[in-house]
Amino acid sequence: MKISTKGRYALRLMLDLAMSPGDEYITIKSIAARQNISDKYLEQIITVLSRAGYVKSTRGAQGGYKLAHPADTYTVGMILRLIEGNLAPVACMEDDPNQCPRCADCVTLDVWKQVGDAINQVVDHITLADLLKKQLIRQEAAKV
Amino acid sequence: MKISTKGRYALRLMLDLAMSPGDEYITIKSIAARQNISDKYLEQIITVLSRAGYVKSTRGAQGGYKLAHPADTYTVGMILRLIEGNLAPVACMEDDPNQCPRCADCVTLDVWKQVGDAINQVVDHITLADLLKKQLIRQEAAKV
DNA sequence: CATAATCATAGTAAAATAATAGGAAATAAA
DNA sequence: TTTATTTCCTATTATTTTACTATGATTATG
Repeated sequence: MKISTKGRYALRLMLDLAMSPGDEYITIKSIAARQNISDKYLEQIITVLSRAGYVKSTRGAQGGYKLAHPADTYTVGMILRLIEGNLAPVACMEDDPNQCPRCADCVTLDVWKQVGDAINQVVDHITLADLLKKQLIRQEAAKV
Repeated sequence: MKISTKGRYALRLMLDLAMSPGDEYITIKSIAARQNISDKYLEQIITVLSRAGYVKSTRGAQGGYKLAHPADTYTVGMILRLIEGNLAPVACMEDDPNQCPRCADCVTLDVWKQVGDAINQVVDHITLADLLKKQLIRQEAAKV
């Protein structure tokens, strides 16, 4: 019942991009250094974000990545679902809801549905902008 | 981000015991047959439940297991945490909260805390008795 | 004493996780 | 135009976790 490193890294990666003040492109390398994550691993993750149109990229020198849209248009749920797949706590809730023959009379499934709803409720109501704001406040506090 | 089969089986196992009308001991074999789960695998799971005092057992012929306490004293959360371990969605929330040097200024940790709280809120407010009741109602409905 | 059951421990195949590795293609600066 | 930088693309690999399976000892009943 754990979020994988990919999901966690993806969120930190997106927040790192959001933290960048200007409009310039940020390199994977610099993100990796700040976040202390393997750059090659981050590359895999950002490829998915890029293909989904969550980030823009340019290659070559001075190249890198930046957010494709304003930070308040990304929810944590969007990012996690893209990287982790469905956040449902059991497989029989995904895709075809009838894949398990017990589904109809499975009261434990109700539990998993409630858990899934609770998770989504949280992650779909936190945006990157929320995290950014909180991060900036915390940094200010740390300076004093 | 999935509950493992162990957690899911444990819940079905406990519900199966709760469903048993009398006070007699139920064999692993019969639970396994009803739930369509490997009996040797169930044995591993019930051992944990037994050591934790969640179920009582007797060996030998006519032996088996039964709930140690009334169904309304077990929450889904108790059972899942026993079998799955901590339901926190990231490891850095468990045990020593200071194991990650970023914890202090990690805003993504706040996300995981909220997710964890939401999960616990759900599973700690559903008891075995709730599931039992729902199951019985559903079975009645199916008969008609 | 035979049978039926839990108890205890070990082994194992498959999948998922968490990376690494190597190089091609594109872009900017020298 | 060359060189350095950086994304893009694909493959490989080590480790861990998951989900069982196997074997046999121990205990209780009839």
